Amino acid sequence: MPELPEVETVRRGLAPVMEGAVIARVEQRRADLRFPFPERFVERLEGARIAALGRRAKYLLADLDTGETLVSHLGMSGSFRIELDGGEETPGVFHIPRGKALAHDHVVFHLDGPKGRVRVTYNDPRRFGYMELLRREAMDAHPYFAGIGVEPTGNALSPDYLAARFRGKTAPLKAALLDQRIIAGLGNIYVCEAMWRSRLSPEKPAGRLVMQDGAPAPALARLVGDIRDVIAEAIEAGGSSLRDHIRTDGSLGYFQHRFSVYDREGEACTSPRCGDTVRRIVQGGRSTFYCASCQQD
DNA sequence: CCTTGAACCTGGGCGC
DNA sequence: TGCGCCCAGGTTCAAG
Repeated sequence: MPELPEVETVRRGLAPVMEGAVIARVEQRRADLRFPFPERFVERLEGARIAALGRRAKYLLADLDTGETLVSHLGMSGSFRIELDGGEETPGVFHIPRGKALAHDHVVFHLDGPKGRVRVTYNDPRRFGYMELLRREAMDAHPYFAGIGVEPTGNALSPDYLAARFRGKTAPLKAALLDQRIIAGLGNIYVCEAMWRSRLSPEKPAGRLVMQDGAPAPALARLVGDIRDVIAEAIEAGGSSLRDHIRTDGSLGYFQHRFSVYDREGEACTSPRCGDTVRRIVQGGRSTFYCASCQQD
């Protein structure tokens, strides 16, 4: 389910119950997700206090007072849900009374925190997600984070930055935008949406958005603005919910109602007076949705 | 370095 | 109802 806006939505949902909480008990229901769990996973977590819940790209980061950080990636189908064990109803936290175990619940964190006793359950049907425990000072050097690109929400994403990274690239723009080594956090949905907003062809070689002297073509300034906007709007909307519920309280994000092209094959392009139809092509084994009339740059 | 394609895994939807 | 196929928000690895 998750690109950056969905992961950020999860982070915001979990933070009120996780920050400041002590991990009283962990139920690890299988030996692996996409990868094996780290050695002594349960032992290293139990008794630890969660200082802060952060995010880098599509990774959730729970900083522990043990000096380690619990890193989790939701893959394609991972989700967290919160269940309160009695205690008071908390504004902003959905109360799921008697949580019964669901298929594909793989890890249950029993927390003792500011909102009372809470269970945070990780569910992941496809098991493309993974968890890791890293010492904070070693995180940047870990393969998950070394060489990862800039956040699409920050100032580091600029036309000049993209020009430097795109220069000489023959790969299609779509592939370059999905490349986590360049921008970390974009996925298939928001890449399609950003390219449509910028009126850029997904098949255009990325290097052709760079001038001879290495300066960014004007389209890159547009693209940077549109990436920022679409990500910010999606976060604001609580992310997109396609096939699954993604929010920790069981409610749905609603950005999917604002898709211009993603998953809209055959529907009318929403650009005023366009009249064309959204098409789907396959690039690098993944669907690209776009409007061939609007996206010719 | 680059690119493509397959692999990982389960489930939902659709056509027959 | 059932079966087979295609598709899915991601990443990694092998091969050309």
